Amino acid sequence: MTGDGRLERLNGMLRRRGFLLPAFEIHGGAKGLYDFGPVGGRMRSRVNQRWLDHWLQLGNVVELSCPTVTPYGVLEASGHVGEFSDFMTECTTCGEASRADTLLEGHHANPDALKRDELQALLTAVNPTCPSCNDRAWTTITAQNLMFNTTIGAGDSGRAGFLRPETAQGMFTSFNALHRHFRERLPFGAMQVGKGYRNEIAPRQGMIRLREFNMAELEYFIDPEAELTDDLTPWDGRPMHLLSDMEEPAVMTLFEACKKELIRHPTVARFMGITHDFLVDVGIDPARIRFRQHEQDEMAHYAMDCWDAEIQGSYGWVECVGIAHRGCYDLESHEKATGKTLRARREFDEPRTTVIDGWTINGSTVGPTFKGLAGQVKTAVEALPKDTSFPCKITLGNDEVVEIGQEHVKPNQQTIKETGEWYIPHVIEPAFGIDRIIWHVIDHAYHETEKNGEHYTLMRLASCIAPVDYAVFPLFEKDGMGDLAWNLHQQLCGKPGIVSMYDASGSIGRRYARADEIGTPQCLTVDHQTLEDGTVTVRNRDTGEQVRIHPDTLLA
RNA sequence: GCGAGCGUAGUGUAGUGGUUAUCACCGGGCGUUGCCAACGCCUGAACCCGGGUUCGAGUCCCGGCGCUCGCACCA
Repeated sequence: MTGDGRLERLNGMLRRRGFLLPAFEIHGGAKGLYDFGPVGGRMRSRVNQRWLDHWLQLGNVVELSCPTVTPYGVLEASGHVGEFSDFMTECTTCGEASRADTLLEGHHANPDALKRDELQALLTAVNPTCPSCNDRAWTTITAQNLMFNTTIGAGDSGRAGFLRPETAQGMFTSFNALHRHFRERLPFGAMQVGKGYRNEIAPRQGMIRLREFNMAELEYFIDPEAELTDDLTPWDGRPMHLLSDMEEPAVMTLFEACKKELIRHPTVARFMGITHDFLVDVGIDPARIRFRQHEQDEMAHYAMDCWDAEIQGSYGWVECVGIAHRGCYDLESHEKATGKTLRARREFDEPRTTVIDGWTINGSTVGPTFKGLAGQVKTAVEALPKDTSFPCKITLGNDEVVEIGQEHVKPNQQTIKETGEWYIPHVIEPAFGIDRIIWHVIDHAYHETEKNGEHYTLMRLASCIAPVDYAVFPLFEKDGMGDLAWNLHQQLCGKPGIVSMYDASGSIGRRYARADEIGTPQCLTVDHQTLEDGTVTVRNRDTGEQVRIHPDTLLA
């Protein structure tokens, strides 16, 4: 943290110049909600686009856009309803609210995992003392959900739902469409930039903890048994700062980290490299990036391994990207909840033949004899060795013992040929907090210097994400310079992807200063010479150097 | 959610119950100026919201909202 007021001055500038502003401020504001203003809005969309372009380079990923309004069942299946709720109870004597599971620690191995009814029953049975006033008078527990509740549809026909806490689930539920799109060939990925919502109990620290935030996620589906071909050589020359859960902080290449099994999957390592490239590309200082591995107990409910990219800024080290190996958790969960198949097929090198030579049931006798148990009898009989002699007693799956006679069984001999198998793909997920990244881009780009003995601030933003590409100034708005400058400005704005800003107010120095403050890489000034030969001066933000060019070279 | 502190123009601020709320930067207009926050004149803009105490509240009290910090929480 900087104690010299830099953060305050930076925040003031961001508000003044229209990067970031508290949302709905004239109504008193709303915690954890921010506007990207007239300058920040453009920057946000450029970072989003840059992110998409960056991952599209993989060549086997597509972009999706799924709804933010999500039915209850989807997030119940994904585990969010369970994991994202805290059950609260209030002491009727002193009014102190407590988490029910916290009160019951020591009375159950893992109270956090209990369902609402179970937790209520345990609370009633134990009736713990209030940590605040030592009384024992608790209200009925209520679910305090970190997801925003909503109702899809009106009145009694309305269906419970939530605003999504991550973009991922829509991509999992679309798996079959993706699988078809990619001609049923893995690996492939789906990605999405969009809003996510978490009803944080206490949003803090500006852009770091938001209730509505911009996220960008890629779900990359892989065959867990396929040979791994991830190439880590592009990062051989760039050792990364790694904090693993095993060892002391280390600086080593991704290749080395994989070899030492600090990083447990090479695709995770490759995505760490790609993530690093992205962060540097949009202007994060590489010296202030590190990767930290999650401890086993802090891992999300779905993850097998997880590395956060952390960026150092005014709030210390902040996790801005999570790269998680989610295993088959998500697809399997949605399969279980829906009964639908979310699988890919893996062909065997050689067809596999299985020879079955044993017993099966004679349906016409087992059915009438065992009635409802017939299914379990079938399973048990088919597990019997071929040399079994009947009658014999067998134990069913429910521990019941039944006697099977010769009349209940018949020989089962068949050869089954399988050319492949269906499996649940595994998922590697890089998940980016775009707001946090934008915050750190700004934080790292913001420079306070002195110019002619006065304070001077400028943003050294990467030109690929700068909110304004060119600022166009007439030296004076007279002798036709104003018209020429305005024309140039309009022509520049006509170029796809280019934003120009026209500014004719104040002295030329003041206009340069304004452009520098929002990180405009180049300023074009129309002056008297422009009237003669059409050239303009181009002034570089970081060096202040000026060269004369003909604007056609920019408009080509 | 608990506790403490805070909330005045776009930004940063002054203001300890009493005229028309201070100052600077800032924004806009005009003039001047031949390229780095120049100058002159003019001008714009605020007491977070609601209630109370008081003859009178930016100032004191209560509640709400927001901000900061600590605790708690946190993929």
